[in-house]
Amino acid sequence: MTVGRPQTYDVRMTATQERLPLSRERIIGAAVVYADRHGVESLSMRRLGAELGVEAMSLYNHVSNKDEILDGMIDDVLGQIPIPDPGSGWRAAIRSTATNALDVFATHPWLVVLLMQRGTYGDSSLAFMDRMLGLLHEAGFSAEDTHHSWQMLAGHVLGYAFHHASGDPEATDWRERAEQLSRLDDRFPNVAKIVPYLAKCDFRTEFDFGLDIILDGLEAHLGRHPG
Amino acid sequence: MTVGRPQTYDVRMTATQERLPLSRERIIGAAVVYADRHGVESLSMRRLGAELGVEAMSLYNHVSNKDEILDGMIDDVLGQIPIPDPGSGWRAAIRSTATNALDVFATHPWLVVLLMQRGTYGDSSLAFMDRMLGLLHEAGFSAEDTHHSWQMLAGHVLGYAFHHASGDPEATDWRERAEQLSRLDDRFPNVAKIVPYLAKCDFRTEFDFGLDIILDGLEAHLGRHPG
DNA sequence: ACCTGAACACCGTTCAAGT
DNA sequence: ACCTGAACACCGTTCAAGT
Repeated sequence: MTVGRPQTYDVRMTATQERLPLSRERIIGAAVVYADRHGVESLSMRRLGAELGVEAMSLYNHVSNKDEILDGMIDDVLGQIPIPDPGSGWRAAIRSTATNALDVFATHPWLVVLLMQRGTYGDSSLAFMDRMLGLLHEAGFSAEDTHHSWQMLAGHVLGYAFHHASGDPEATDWRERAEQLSRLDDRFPNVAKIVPYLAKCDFRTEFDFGLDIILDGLEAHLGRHPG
Repeated sequence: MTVGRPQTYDVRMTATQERLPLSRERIIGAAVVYADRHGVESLSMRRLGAELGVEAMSLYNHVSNKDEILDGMIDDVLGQIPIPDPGSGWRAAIRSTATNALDVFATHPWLVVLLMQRGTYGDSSLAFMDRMLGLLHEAGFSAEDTHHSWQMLAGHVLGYAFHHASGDPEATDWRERAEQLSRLDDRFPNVAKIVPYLAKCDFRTEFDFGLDIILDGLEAHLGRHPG
C-alpha cells in the first residue's frame, strides 16, 4: 500500500500519486480480482469504485455499463486459455484444452455464473469455440458431428465447472459437506455409501474419467462415420 | 380471474373473496409461475407480493427469507422428475431419467441458475441423487465408479441445461443467433460452417447423441470393471 | 394472527455541477 | 476531459403500528 509513496506530507499529492489514471482495462482487471476474492454477486459499481479509490460514478467515464464490465471480465479470463497445438493429434489437443479450460473455471468460479447470465456468444467465447470446431473438423468429423462433439465437450466442461462453482463460496468445503451428508445415512443411504469417495476423490480425476469416456466415444464414432 | 366472483358491489368483499389465504405453498407456487414467465432475475419480494395481491412484507409471515422461497422453488420442480423404473434395466432407467431431468430444466430455465446460486445439496437434490446412485450401484458399479458415473451424467445434464438457459431469456432465439453468427464468416469461419446445423438441429437430439456415448462408455467400463 | 407503512442500508444509473 | 454529489427508481429486510 505504502510502497513507492513519495516523501511529502501533502495528502493530495500522495493520493494522486497512488491513483493511476482510470481506464477500461484497469477497471475490468480490478473487477476480476474483486470477483476472485469476494465473488461476483457482491461486485457492485460502488464497491469496485472504492477498490480503485474512486467514486462509483467515475467508472461510467470509461465503461458504459456494468454489463460491459462483466463481458470484459469474461473476455479477459477466456483469453487466458492456451491455444491448442494441433500437431500432436486432435485427441491430445482437445484433451489438454478441456483441462486448461477447467483450470480457468476453477480459478475463476464466477466465470460460469457470468457465462450463464451473459450468454456464451461473446467474442472470446466464439473465438475459443471456433478454434475447437476447427480442430474437430480437421480431425475428420462431419460438420454435423463436429457440432455434436463440441456440444458434448462443452457440456462436460460446463457441467463440471458448474458443479465446482455451485453453492456459495463462503460455505463449507468438500470434507465438511461430506460430514454433513454422512449424518443422513437413513434418508439417503446411497449418498452415504459414496461419501468416503467424495471426500478423498480429486475433482480433476473425476473430470478426466468422464473426458476419456467421451473421447473414446467420439473416436469410435469417427471411425464408423468418417467425414 | 372473475370466475366465482360473488354478486356484490362491495369492493372489499370481492377483494377478500379473490384472495385466498397466503401460505408457504401458495407463495412458492406463485414464485415458480412468475419465474417461468419473467425469469428469476426479476423476481423480487415486492413483485411477488403484487402478484399475490398483497404487500411484499406480508410474505415474511409465511416464509423467513427470499432464500427460503428460492429453495422451495428448487424442491418444487425437482420433485416433479419421475422416479425411474429399475425393472427395465439400469441403462433404460438412467436414460429416461436423464431425459426427464432435461425436460424439467427446459421448462424451468431458472432452475439451473438457482441450483448454481443455492448449491446442489438441498433435500430434493439429494433425494434425486440418491435414487440415481442406487440405480447405478445395483447395476454393478463399484462405489467409486458409481460416483464417477453419477458425476458424468449430472455433468452432461447440467451442461446442456446450462447451455439452454444461458443468455437472457428475452434475447434472440436460435435462428436469429445463427443469422448474427453467419455474418461473422471471416472472423469465425468454423463457427460459420456449422451454423446451418445449429439452426436445424434439435436441442434434444444433441443431448441424446452425447448421452448414448456416455452410456456406451459406462457400459463398457462396467464390463471391464464389474463391482 | 395476519397485514401494512415507513424506514434502513443497499443497488444501477442519470445528470447537472464542479475542476 | 475527467470526477463528483445528489437524486431516481429499485432491492431485501426490520419493526412498530394497525386490524
